[in-house]
Amino acid sequence: MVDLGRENPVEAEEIDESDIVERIFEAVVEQRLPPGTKLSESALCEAFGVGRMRIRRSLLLLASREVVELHANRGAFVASPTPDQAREVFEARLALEPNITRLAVQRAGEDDLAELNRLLEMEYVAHKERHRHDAIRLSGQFHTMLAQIAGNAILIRTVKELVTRTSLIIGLFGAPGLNSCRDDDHASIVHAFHTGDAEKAAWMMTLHLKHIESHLQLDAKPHEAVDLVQLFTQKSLVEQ
Amino acid sequence: MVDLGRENPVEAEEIDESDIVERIFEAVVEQRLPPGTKLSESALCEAFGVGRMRIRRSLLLLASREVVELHANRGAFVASPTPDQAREVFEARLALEPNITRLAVQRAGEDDLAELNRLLEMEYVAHKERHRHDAIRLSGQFHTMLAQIAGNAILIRTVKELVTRTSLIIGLFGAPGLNSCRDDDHASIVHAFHTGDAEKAAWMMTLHLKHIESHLQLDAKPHEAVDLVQLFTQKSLVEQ
DNA sequence: CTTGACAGGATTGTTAACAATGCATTGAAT
DNA sequence: ATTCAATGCATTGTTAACAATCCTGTCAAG
Repeated sequence: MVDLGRENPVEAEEIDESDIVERIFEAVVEQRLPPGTKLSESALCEAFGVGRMRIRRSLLLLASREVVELHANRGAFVASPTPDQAREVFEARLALEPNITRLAVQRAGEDDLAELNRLLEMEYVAHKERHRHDAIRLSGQFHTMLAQIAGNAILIRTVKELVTRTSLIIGLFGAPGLNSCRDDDHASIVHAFHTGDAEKAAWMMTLHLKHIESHLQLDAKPHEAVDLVQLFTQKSLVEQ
Repeated sequence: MVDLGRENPVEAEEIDESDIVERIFEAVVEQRLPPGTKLSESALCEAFGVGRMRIRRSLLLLASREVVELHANRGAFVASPTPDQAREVFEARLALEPNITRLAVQRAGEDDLAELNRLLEMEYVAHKERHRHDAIRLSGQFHTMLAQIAGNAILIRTVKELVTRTSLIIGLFGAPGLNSCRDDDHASIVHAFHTGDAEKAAWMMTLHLKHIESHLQLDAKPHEAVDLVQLFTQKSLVEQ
């Protein structure tokens, strides 16, 4: 089971189901929960130390954001977006995020600019030191932060959902080397922030998103979760 | 209790919780469920003829779309958007719907154009004959249909949420006469569809949304559910 | 007459037992 | 040896009873 825990088991905190949803979102973003992963209720109960009800509610919320799929009588699985769904996600992102970027540039204060710089720096470091999970998470966090700077709860929520689903899409259809956004794109967007050029920032965001999408192989079959049984049976057939 | 029923009580159909969510969405859009209305579990169980579990799941989903508010140990209520939330809804709609309109124009086929005309006609009739609920519902349906023509499930879902919340906002902050969108705006958008002018359609949508927002009184206090006690005590004070 | 506290009832929140479904293993037959 | 069927187990889905909280109506005191 993937380690979802970060809390100190000694301190028995209150665990809201929002926390659970948030944590699973994070794990999916960081690609520590690949598409198709079974999310069994008992395992999650143990992992978060809560009752079954909280878990089921959390899974329902995650399903309503299409980050997990619920199959009747079979349980919850991390979503495996189809190529069509992938296209929809990028279409929605292209429709939203350039405008969010515009808003963010108009509303960014000094502290926001500093925060963007800090995030960019952390991205750079994580990338350089090959902390893959951190790099992916920070890369997604960049997009979320723009919505936060724009200061709109709806947009924040929507971007979080789309960024998370994008992680799943990259995991399934991304070229093996490509993990996340290139830092360069983010840097040029931040540069536009500092010059206060909203239009340029929005356009850079558009290019950035198209850039990511262009590196997907939506025609090819997705990278399925390796089915060990099938793997070995096929191997034996070859060896024969 | 507001009549949510439409099903034949004789025919015992399968009622999915998606249906329940959909029906409550519809009732809110039509302003048959005003902001602040208590949605008690027992009443909903009876209304839909399902167990408590289904109802609670439905309410959770509705809350995740911010159409109902869940207060711990007090139950579920139809949401009462604050002025800030109202601004957020319109900001999101302005960020999304012009782009959706563009996509829809590009992808609309003959049948889509016919369907738009039909909807426009129904809107006109409902408005003329003062079928207030129908008029509001059809007016919202227009916006949803554009997302459907664009053919993107994410956008459809988001627009539905935003349209529903807009109904709540208009109920709270709208000028007493203003019920919904003006047909004229929709007609001019459809006209742009027929000429295939995506840019114009998008811009018409922008104007349309700004037009609606400009007719709100977000500064004033919302039209609260009339508190009878307070009303009469104040009256008596004046009379003294 | 108003204000406060208390008790009763009603509603929501949680838990645990039960039912139902799917999955895996075993065994037998071709 | 492979395929199919049946049985047992594990997991999910549902129900019902229980616990906790809040609202209301009553009563007494100021």
